[in-house]
Amino acid sequence: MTGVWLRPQRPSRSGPPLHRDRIVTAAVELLDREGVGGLTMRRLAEHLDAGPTTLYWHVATKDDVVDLALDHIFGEVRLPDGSAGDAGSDRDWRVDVEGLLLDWRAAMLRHPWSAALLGRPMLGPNVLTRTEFLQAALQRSGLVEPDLGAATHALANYVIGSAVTLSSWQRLDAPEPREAARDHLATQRDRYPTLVDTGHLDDRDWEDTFRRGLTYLLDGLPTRT
Amino acid sequence: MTGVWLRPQRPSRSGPPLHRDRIVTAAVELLDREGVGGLTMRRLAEHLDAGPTTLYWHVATKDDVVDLALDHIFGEVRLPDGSAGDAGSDRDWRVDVEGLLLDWRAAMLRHPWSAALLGRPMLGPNVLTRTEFLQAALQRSGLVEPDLGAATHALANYVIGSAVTLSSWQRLDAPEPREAARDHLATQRDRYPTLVDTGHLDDRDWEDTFRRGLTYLLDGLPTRT
DNA sequence: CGGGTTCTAGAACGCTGTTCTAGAACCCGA
DNA sequence: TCGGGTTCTAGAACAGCGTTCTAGAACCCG
Repeated sequence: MTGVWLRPQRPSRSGPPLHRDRIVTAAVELLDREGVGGLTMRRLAEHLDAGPTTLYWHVATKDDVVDLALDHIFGEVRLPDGSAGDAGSDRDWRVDVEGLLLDWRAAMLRHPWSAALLGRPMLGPNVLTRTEFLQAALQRSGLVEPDLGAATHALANYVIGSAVTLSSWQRLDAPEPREAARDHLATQRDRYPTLVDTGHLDDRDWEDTFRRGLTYLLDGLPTRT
Repeated sequence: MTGVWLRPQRPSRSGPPLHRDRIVTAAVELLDREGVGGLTMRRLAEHLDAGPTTLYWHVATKDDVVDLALDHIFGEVRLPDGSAGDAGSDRDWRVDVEGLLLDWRAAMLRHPWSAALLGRPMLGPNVLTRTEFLQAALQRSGLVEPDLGAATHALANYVIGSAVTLSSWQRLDAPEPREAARDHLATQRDRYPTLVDTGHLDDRDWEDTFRRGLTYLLDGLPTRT
């Protein structure tokens, strides 16, 4: 019930023409091309030259497909090289953390639908591997519980929140509605003086904004270095 | 196109039995009681003793209802008292920020569906008012652009990410699947040593965790105080 | 070659958001 | 008091959705 991850993969014989990997790849393609609304069991099947019902042999429900697709794209997040395992390593933890999180954010923005589908527990292997890496790096910084766990969650949540906010804003795909929103805000300068004066809805360097926030967070961690 | 906020409210004559406010209230009730899947135009109409199609006179699309419902619950977020407007005030900006964000998080957790529906631009008046308050408080701390905007976004995104993560995890409403997930993780101690050892999926004091993260972030801000 | 598992697929169910169309209810000026 | 135009309600219908049921192909192995 908790997701695909706890259920066993269907045992296959040799090379069934339709297996999970193909399904996931096709699902991601569909999502990338047409957005959340474009992912339909029927269209996904069609895209795989199969009948719609066939999918249900390999997958229990549409949510499974979504879970798999989500975890799939997190596989794109590069783990800064060097084995994450050796906790005694003297690699710069901060460089590792920043690299991981910047890449995490980039992956989500490359697949903007991911932000909209995030409201489900992420327990896939790719996500867990990245989280493990993150927490291991933070441990190297000297953090201990309960700050270690809190820092892990804080950083992960910061990335997730940033991606959700930004890609929902960008999903207004045409610049036109963005401008409309901006104009509308500018109208109400008496109500939102600070927001209007600092151009809260204006385009800005989002990557720089993200980096700054990340810096604040890392600077504030009670590390031992 | 960008949402309800830019379109004018339907001009009404005196007291039409079905107006936006009633619709929004009913929608929130429905969402609270039955979750995201429980909100249906038909059920919403039924709940209002109206025909399903009647709704479409007051609202252009279901997304409108969602946008309105979302902004509605953010109206529950208390603005720490004292007018936010006077930038010269010597109120403790940090107390204000912490109060606002804790309440923001609480409102989202009170309505867990909000996290799942967040993947849309939030431009409603309640959200904007809270954001304005947040940024005004940060301005009092001495922050200036570009750090001011970056801090605003960082804090808002942190809250959003935290709420999304936590309520998606809690949405596995029975403890049973949570335990299953934990057990499954414990199995793979070789793969995720740090996560397993720190009990990454175990229950923890989430409010405390959130507060810590908030502290790190605030501590790291390049304020002038 | 035969039998059981693995895999595919068509038809159908109940549900969804939304539109079309028609008509009721109401306000206001004559 | 009436008439007409606006405001509001609603039934029927459309295309599409996720999913299940059922039947039958395709394949592996003894």
